[in-house]
Amino acid sequence: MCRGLAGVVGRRIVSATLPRGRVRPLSVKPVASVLVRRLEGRTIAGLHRRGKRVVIEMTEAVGRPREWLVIEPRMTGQMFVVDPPTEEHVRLVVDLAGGRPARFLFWDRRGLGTIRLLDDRGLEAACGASKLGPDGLVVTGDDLAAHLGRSRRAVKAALLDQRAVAGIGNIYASEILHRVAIHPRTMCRRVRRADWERIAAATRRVLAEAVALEGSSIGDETYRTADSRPGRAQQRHRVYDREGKPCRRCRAAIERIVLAQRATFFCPACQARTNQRKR
DNA sequence: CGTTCAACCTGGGCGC
DNA sequence: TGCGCCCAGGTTGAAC
Repeated sequence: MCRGLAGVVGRRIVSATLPRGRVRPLSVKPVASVLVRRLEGRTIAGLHRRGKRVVIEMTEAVGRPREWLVIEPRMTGQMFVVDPPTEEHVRLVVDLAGGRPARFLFWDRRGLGTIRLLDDRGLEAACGASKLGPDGLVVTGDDLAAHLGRSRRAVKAALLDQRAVAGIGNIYASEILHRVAIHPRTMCRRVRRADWERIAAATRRVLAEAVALEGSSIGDETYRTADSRPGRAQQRHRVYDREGKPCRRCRAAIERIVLAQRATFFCPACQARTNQRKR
């Protein structure tokens, strides 16, 4: 998402619009009228990412400190610099002065995403270390072992805990554990020290590959790049959404279970539970 | 401390 | 074709 928005850096915001009635009050801070007023006339100083959130840095302005436009896409939120799939699910439009792209927008079919304009303190409170752990692209075995090593939680559920490691979603949690042949229900405290290292390495690799392939697009109105192209990472999924299909490593049928209320996919042969008992 | 459930939403798919 | 259910890439808070 952030890569697709690269062209917005250094640009001045001519106007911002939150189409009436299209955003849940609870999902926007401050209230729409104030948010819009604070964005207009500002210049975009930088583009960042904190875990799964897009963070757009605003320069200081008269009477305003540096601020951060934080967009949390959740399930169906997407950023576009071209026309979105539908008009009715557009939640935020930001028009930019001269140049391309002429605008960017936040589109969200289900409307679960959030839009916030925060000062430095607000950013720290919302995206600081108390809320988000080390980023998945750079997480280490030490990070994971320190945060999860004594936990009784199932390792797959734990990888989705953004305070432990930021940026792993439900697709990639299953993919990561398949890479390291660990059963998703394995209790964290049963994971060996060396295996945390392998999980961290797989996390970095799986996420980096997914970014390189521009994300996972499963179905029609699912994730698209900012210029509306589907990603290609789904072609490389080894287990996610492959229930009953042969494991690409051993040909056993991929299984689907529900773990901590989320669909979880794994290979019952490669990821047998007996593989990771401590002794 | 951890799990489960509900809630926030829309829409596609499927069984009947 | 229409209805009722289940499902979906996420997060949060209450109840237990």
